Amino acid sequence: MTDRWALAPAEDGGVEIAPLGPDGLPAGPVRREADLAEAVRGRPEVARWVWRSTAEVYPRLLATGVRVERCYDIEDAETLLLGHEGRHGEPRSAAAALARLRGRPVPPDPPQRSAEPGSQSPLFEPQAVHVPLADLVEVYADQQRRHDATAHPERMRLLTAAESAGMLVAAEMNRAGLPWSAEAHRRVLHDLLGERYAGGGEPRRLAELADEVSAAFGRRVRPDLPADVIKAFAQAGIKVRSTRRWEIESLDHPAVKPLVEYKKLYRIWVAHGWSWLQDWVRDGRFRPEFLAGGTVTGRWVTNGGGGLQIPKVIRRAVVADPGWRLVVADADQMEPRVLAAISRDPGLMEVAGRETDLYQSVSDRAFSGDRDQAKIAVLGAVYGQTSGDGLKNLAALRRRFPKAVAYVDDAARAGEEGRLVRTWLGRTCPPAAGATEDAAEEAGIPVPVPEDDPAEGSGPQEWGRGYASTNARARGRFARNFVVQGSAADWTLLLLAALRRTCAGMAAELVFFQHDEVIVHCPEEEAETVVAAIREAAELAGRLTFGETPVRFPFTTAVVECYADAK
DNA sequence: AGTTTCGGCGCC
DNA sequence: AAAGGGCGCCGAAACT
Repeated sequence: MTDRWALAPAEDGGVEIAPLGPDGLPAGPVRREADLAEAVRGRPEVARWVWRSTAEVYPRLLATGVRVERCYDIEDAETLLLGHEGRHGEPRSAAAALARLRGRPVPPDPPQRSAEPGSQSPLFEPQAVHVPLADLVEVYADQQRRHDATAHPERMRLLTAAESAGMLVAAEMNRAGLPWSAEAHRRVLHDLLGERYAGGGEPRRLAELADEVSAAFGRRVRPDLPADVIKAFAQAGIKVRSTRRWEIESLDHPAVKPLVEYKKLYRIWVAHGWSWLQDWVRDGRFRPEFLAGGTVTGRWVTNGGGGLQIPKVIRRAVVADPGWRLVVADADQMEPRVLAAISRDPGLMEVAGRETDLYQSVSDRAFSGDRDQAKIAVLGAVYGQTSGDGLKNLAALRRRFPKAVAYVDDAARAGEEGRLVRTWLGRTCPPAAGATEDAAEEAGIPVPVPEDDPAEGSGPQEWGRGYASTNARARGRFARNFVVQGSAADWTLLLLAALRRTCAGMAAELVFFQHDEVIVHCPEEEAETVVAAIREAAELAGRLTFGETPVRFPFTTAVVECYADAK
């Protein structure tokens, strides 16, 4: 942290740079240099580069083989700080932040550009407003002061630093791409779907299933049209509201089996079929455009190609280069472990202090060894289930782990009432639009909650007052989940940052990240080092994020040549 | 004709 | 009878 420099690409292709002092303001004159990459390459002693946007700068550095250890993304920090300040809707660009600082009219943010298949310049933002370096550092210095004004300044600094690190990881993963065997992919498609027919219509297997569905109904039915299917069932004397699988599956009708099979395969065909392969795989790599912090909870998203929704069967196509391996690592029961860490519930921390199956331990304590019940109860608590077995079991969970359940209940209540809710590090959940109006309306127009159920009598009132609108309760569920899912995202950022540092000295590359799962592509001889690095990174991230707690964050790891073999 | 929303389902 | 949070993507349907 001792040696920070600010950097701003100039509009003519050059770059402005300046060393920064402890206050975040320039410690020397702003210099102009002709070449962005050379300016960075020539200063390996710089510990952190401060810039407007990682997505603007870092792909250009990577393109010339230059990596940096750390950065600080001003616009990302602006987003997080505005959120913490309860100002979610305000423009987050550096230009807007500067305008606020100077008391000038605040420009709206430029529109987001969406990805195109095969794009070679991911996340390039040509429409961004240029801010000269001298102005940019003013915004930065102001942000440093705003960190101090947050509820937990140290955590907030960790959050902005961690998310900036995540943006470096994302840019590097975008460049590396996920190793993808088009041949293996085509093999899977052919096995599942059969031959393709000329003209781009349905492949053989789908056509056959469509015929079976039609035969079962006694007339031509297109199984990909919900309205047609609903009508066909109605004519057969069966009323269905939708054609969702869970609703169709239990029906007693000969069309059900081929219909369900059709929907499964149709999904593969349209979302990950031959045209997807054509659009998204180039030179043996699939490049989903990873976007760190793309959601309000801090989870990442990908832009293009459905990178975080690769169906299990299609993972057969993710194949390491010859002589290389994929280290596939999956965090075990991440969300309940995170809940233990943020709630500091003694019982849950003790359970989460073991590396063994957490749901089994919970069930031994509270559910007479019934693991499935325990899992449903825990997930119900985290997701805000309002009925069914999950709610019934919530009572048992609350008796054994009162602080943990109270933590998410409190978050839910805060969400209902339109108050701010934060992750452990300080990412803040935006109050939903209309929250204030709803709160006022609820005060005047009571809406009874559904009938009593067993969970209500056994602990504190889950929904606070006995009145809440549907909207308010939805906000409650959102907020309840936010504190867990978001704090988990906090932790994974620290994990990725630590793992990235280890990989920096090796040939190994991070190539995929999906919420609680990471894939490293590395030479076979590095694989065991990577496995150890993941375990160490997980524990380090746990300590850095949540402080000293007994909670452990074990991973299931597999060293494989093919992703599909990891589970 | 082009854009937005819906229904459904993939992943966590 | 409905029923748990977060996403993205596709084609069809609904709209301007």
